[in-house]
Amino acid sequence: MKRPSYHHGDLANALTTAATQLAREGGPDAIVLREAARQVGVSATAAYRHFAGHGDLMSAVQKRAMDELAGAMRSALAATGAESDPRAEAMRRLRALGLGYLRFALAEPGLFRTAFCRPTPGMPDKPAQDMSVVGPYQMLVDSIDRFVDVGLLALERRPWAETFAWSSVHGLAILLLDGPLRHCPPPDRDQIIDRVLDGVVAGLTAA
Amino acid sequence: MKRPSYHHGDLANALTTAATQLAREGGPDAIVLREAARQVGVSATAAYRHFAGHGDLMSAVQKRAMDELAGAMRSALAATGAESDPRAEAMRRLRALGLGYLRFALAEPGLFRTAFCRPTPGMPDKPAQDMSVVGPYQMLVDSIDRFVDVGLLALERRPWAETFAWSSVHGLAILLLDGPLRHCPPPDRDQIIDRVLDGVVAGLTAA
DNA sequence: TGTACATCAGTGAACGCGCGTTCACTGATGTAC
DNA sequence: TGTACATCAGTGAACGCGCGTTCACTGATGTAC
Repeated sequence: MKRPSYHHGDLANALTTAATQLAREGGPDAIVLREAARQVGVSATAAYRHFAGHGDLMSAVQKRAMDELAGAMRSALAATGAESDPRAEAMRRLRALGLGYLRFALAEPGLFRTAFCRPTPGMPDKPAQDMSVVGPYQMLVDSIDRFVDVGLLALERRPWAETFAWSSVHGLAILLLDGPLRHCPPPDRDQIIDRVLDGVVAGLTAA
Repeated sequence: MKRPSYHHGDLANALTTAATQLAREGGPDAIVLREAARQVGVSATAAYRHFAGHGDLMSAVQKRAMDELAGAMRSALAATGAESDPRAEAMRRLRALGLGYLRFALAEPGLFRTAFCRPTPGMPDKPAQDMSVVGPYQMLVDSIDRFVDVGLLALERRPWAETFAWSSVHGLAILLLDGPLRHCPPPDRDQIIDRVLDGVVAGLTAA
């Protein structure tokens, strides 16, 4: 744990990584500046050279969490082969995105909660627009656009369609994680996920 | 603030009411046993005669919050007149329930969050089955049953249909309250709510 | 109707907790000449 | 190639906070006889 030099060299990153690990294990409330510093082997005060304070560290972790979620969605997209029929392909993509989203929520509840926790004082209240990667939202929007392109969704039903899809999937994630579906056995869970994705697709493509 | 007698007479209730007010104003984290006692004009220790501890008080507040939510949904149901066409009536009821749910979430964010906050240590982890009133979930289930009765929903698509509806509406509530739709201007918000309810109905009734 | 006594429902002081943050500081690094 | 000096990146001690909870207690109430 000894640093070769008095200076760390990459402390901001190391602290963010440690804090992300805390969030992974215990959610946003587990992001404790002192603990992150402790794990990196540095005094708590040192963190203040790189972060404005606790909220700043949290928002760095939040960004990481969001990136991981986006990665999970991308993986899910790549996990199944493309359909030749463009309509089937549009549906496949939307479902894959939703499945990736839900799988991430279930596999990494701490990070998922952190990605969507509301800003505490000291955190920027504005959505981070400078995300290095294409975020979950943009991926969803693109996939809904495709529904329009292939004629599965009429243009007059396009507005807020992504919000409907997002609400359904996000809501299910919350119900499964924190809500009354918390103790749902995995087989039921899989059925539910399927049913909700069915509902979303049906709700979008309905005449 | 003087009590007529040394004994309060209804302290459990008074504490729950005070704590509910705290939750109303600041969400579940604002439920502070000491503060509730302070407001009732009683020592913090006195609370331990009526509650096992902080978690027990919280779960009493949670029950109240859930009851208020159920009441809001019932009101929304009564706020519009019944349709003569049974199918239209089934849809009207489901939409009213969803609207009531969302309006409550927006009007009472603190209570809404409390109703669905996950159990902290000291709170019963099991869903409270002994609710005095018919809960939001049962109201939703009944309204979906009606969809089947009037032929809007095929029996083979019945399983988990309420979970789909619930996910969509609950997810929207979360996104509007804590999520990226947090700063959505009210006109947009109303459109979104309409769009999501449309999506739910369409998703349920799709062939 | 009194009275002894058990039980109930309060009190106030105290503890331990661990956090975020500030302070005055010092050792390490980089740069101008 | 040295050297003076500014700046950068750490340190350790300390503070204040307010919570939930426990303790030993006392005043109020109800009940058996």
